[in-house]
Amino acid sequence: MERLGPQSGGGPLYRQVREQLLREIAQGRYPVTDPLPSEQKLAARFGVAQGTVRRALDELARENLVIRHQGRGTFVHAHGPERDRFHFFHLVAADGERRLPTSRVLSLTRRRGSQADALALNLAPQARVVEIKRVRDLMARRAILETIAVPDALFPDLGNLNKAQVPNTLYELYQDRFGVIVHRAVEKITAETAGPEDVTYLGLDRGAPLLRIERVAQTLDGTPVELRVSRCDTTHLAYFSDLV
Amino acid sequence: MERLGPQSGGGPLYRQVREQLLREIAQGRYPVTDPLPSEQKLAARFGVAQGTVRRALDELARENLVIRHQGRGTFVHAHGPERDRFHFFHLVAADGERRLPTSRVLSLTRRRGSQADALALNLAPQARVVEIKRVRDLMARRAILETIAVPDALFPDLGNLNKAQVPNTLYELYQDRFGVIVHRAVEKITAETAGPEDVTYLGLDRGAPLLRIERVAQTLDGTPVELRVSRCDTTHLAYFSDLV
DNA sequence: TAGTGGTCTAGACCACGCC
DNA sequence: GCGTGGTCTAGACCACTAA
Repeated sequence: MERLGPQSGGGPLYRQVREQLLREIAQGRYPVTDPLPSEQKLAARFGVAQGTVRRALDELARENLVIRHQGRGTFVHAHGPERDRFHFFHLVAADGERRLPTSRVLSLTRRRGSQADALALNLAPQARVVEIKRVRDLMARRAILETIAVPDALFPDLGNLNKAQVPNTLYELYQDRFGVIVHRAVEKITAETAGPEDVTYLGLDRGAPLLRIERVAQTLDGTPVELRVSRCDTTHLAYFSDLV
Repeated sequence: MERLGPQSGGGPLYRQVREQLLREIAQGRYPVTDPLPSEQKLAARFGVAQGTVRRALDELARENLVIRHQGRGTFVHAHGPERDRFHFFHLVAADGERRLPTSRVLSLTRRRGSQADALALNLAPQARVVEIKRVRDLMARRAILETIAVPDALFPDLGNLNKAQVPNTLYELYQDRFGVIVHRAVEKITAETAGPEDVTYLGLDRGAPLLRIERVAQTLDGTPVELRVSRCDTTHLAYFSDLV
């Protein structure tokens, strides 16, 4: 049995267990392919009752950090088309149906980060980033012009990829190829008018209104790992938000 | 002791208890001012263990339907400035700070519902609605032009109110005066260009881009009770969305 | 001081996945 | 058949609120 460290704080036991497991998950101690130790094992290790471990794991499951399968075990929650589609993609067709967009990469380059990049990604000035530009279609209509910047340091070799090698669901790539798991994203949405690029790639009229979505994605320890600016033609789309 | 009815479905006990309590809350059986029966009492009434009731109540608390206070009891979760501000108001200043807007009511009228009203509010064609128009300021700047439609049938006398009697936080009014508790809201956000009204009331240039937020608010049994269209100048604002 | 919810334990039995 | 998580019980003790 292992004591819960003083860094666990003096709160309830189930919270200390939760924090400890969180640290271990953030360290990448549990690959997404195989299960965490069972409740029994963890309970023995921490010297608490199984119900206390259960409560900690249930909280982590509610926060989408782990996923539990009866009969199989508890796993670190991985990205896949399903999760990306329903959790991180909030644009819906006018009829309310959710569909996954397709993507065409326009460019993939390595460059020095702009001031905005450095601010959002918490980088040193002039630090290198990899930039991906792409157009996304929804229901066979050009709908989104996207500019993505990620720190070069976190994603070695991403800048060397071929345009055709960039998959549609980027968070799967971050996870499977670089071990970076996006857990949370914060979006700020404003209205703008179409500029030259929007005219070219989205087929909008100059001055047409469009939705600007600025997203910063973070790992579960709060490190920002991606700045994504999406410019959307909302003639046939809407951004969807559910306030419960 | 009271049996859980067959309408409770055959699922886990804690879910049946949850559903039963949900029905009773939706019926308005528990005024927001005084507590639900204690866990002990509910356990005795349903013939289950206290832990089972606790689990049901914890779920309801997580869904913001009830709020629990150690030493006092469990209450139906009511609206107030705090909740409205942080839960249902998603516009933030450019600096990221959340501030509550002020409001000036332009008009309060009773009229026949439009087709859009009838669709969103699930009303018969031509059914009466009360319409409130107002301008909202954020940081002493005109920022939002809002048109609100609610079914006249659900809010008797609302149409007779004086403009000055309409409070800033409407959901508090709905709750305290009409017993309608807004539990959930669904928003669809698009970009548009400023029309004559926006020019007049928001001081925008004709053709300037603005954010259109269309919100349908529901009670906890899913009845839509309000259609609200907000047109926002996002020069100094952004709509904020947190994807966890 | 009595009553409420909050934490924690210990153990039973069930449902599911895999070998 | 075994090990996993899911449900349910029973009871102890603590922290907080109100009278």
